[in-house]
Amino acid sequence: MSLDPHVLTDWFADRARDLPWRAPGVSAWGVLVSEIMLQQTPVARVEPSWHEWMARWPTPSALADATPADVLRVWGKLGYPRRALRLRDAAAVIARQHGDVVPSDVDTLLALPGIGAYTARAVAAFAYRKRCPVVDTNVRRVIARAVHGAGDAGPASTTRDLADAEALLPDDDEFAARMSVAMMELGALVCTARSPRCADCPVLDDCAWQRAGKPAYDGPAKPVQKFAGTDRQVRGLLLDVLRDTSIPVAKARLDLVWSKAGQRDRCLDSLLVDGLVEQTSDGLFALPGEH
DNA sequence: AATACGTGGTT
DNA sequence: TAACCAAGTAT
Repeated sequence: MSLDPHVLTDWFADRARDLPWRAPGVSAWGVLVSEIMLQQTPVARVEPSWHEWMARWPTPSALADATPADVLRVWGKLGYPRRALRLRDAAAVIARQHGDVVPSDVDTLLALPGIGAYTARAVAAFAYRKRCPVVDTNVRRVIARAVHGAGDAGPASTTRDLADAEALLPDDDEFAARMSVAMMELGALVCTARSPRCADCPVLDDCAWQRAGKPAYDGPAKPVQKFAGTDRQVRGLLLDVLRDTSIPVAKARLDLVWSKAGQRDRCLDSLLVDGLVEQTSDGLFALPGEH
């Protein structure tokens, strides 16, 4: 038998972090904002931004009315700024087509920009207390170890991963929703990637990985994420200049951030294509929507 | 199915 | 210090 929902949810009740988007009374919009911000960005960096964001844009329609420039400035250095634009686009759809209410239906959520398999189900489960499998990197790792006895999760496969998680959920909606957060929290706090704290694990006795003698991960090597010298770094440097000024800047100013002209120009072009940068009528550059 | 997409903390 | 890691999504 593996992963008793009661054991997990009891552990969660006892040990879970006190995160602001989990507080009682937080709106589905608040949950959605947190989920988007948490995509590839650590909790510690999200917390302050989430508070600022919710104070400024407490509803989808409020965000939809903001300029992309303001949205990108408040997003700041959370990373992957296209998320901020997509969240604003999603907010516009929610405001206009869903009566300013974040949808609770997974397929409706999936149709919104920036919302994929994980986020749609996270909103359904955490905001609307539904029984639906929520699979993020933490859950994948917990299941790989506790259920499959592997050292770590292999490459993601949405269909298989969802089925694995679904099989573990209890029937009751609220109970299943609590089990879903509990698995995520276990992966975040105990069953961590580098040095799992197995001594503190509530399901140690049910863990297939433990039983198998904690074999090392033997799947395909995970691709290494380079950053230094990549277009991602250059785009970040470019955007950093524009976030910092309310006045459009000349290209000569942007040219200062990176010495390789070809790469610099390619990155600026891609930012324009992505709608993260706008060129004014007089040929200057700025964040979109305020000139 | 691979790859691009930011940023910063930890080991 | 370089590599790894962090509540993924879109193409």
